[in-house]
Amino acid sequence: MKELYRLHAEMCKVFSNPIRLEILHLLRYDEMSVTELIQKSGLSQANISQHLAIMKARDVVVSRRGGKNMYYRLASPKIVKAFDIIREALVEKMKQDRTITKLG
Amino acid sequence: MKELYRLHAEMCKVFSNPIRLEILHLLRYDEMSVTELIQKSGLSQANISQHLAIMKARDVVVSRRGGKNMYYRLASPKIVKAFDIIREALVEKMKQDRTITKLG
DNA sequence: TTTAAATATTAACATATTCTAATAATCTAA
DNA sequence: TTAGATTATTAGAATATGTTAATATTTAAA
Repeated sequence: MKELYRLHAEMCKVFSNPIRLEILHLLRYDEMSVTELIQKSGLSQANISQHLAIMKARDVVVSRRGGKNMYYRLASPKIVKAFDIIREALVEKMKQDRTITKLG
Repeated sequence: MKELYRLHAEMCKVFSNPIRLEILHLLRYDEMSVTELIQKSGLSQANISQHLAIMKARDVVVSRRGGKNMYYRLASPKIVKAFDIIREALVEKMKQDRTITKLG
């Protein structure tokens, strides 16, 4: 079904931005407030907030209020798994690239 | 390192298009010629060729010539793994959505 | 050494993404 | 109930992406 590919692609789009990947990595082990995310990433408030909204709309993260702050966390452990596997493929590819460079 | 997130995102961009996902799925078990890919997907030659070029540039697929045809295949088994895990996360999410719909 | 099949490339347009700056909304505590 | 802190939203410009149509390239076989 082509519809499934569309949804799959939509999901992958979430992971196709470096800022969103950085946020996901920061949320890897535990939830974090928006303020903390801003501090740890050094990015603008609006920017972080927009990316969180995108990820929330795609159900990649969920949020809860805690006092003045909003806390975000990953919606599923599968997210971490996917993150890691693609990172592995990337590292594998970089190793190959280096080997080719040495040979060439 | 922010650079790694950029590369990681670049890699994910490859998976963020339904046509490319369809192609990757067709190549899942074995290599395939461009002609076959065109036939099985029903998409235009130029379109398929462009998407293959994108995936080749990112080292997600590799190609070889065989007679008149170019045969494409996945560069690494990790690709299939990543594909599957994200698909699983998607299915998981859809199940949740249905449960929520039933409840609400 | 032409011809036809197979594939790649290019240009041009439409659409989608992303960022910044400004403003709005929401909550807590005084 | 108002002030300040926290987060969300919007608009607009810049950039990236995807599609179609046309053309170019490459190869095998006649």
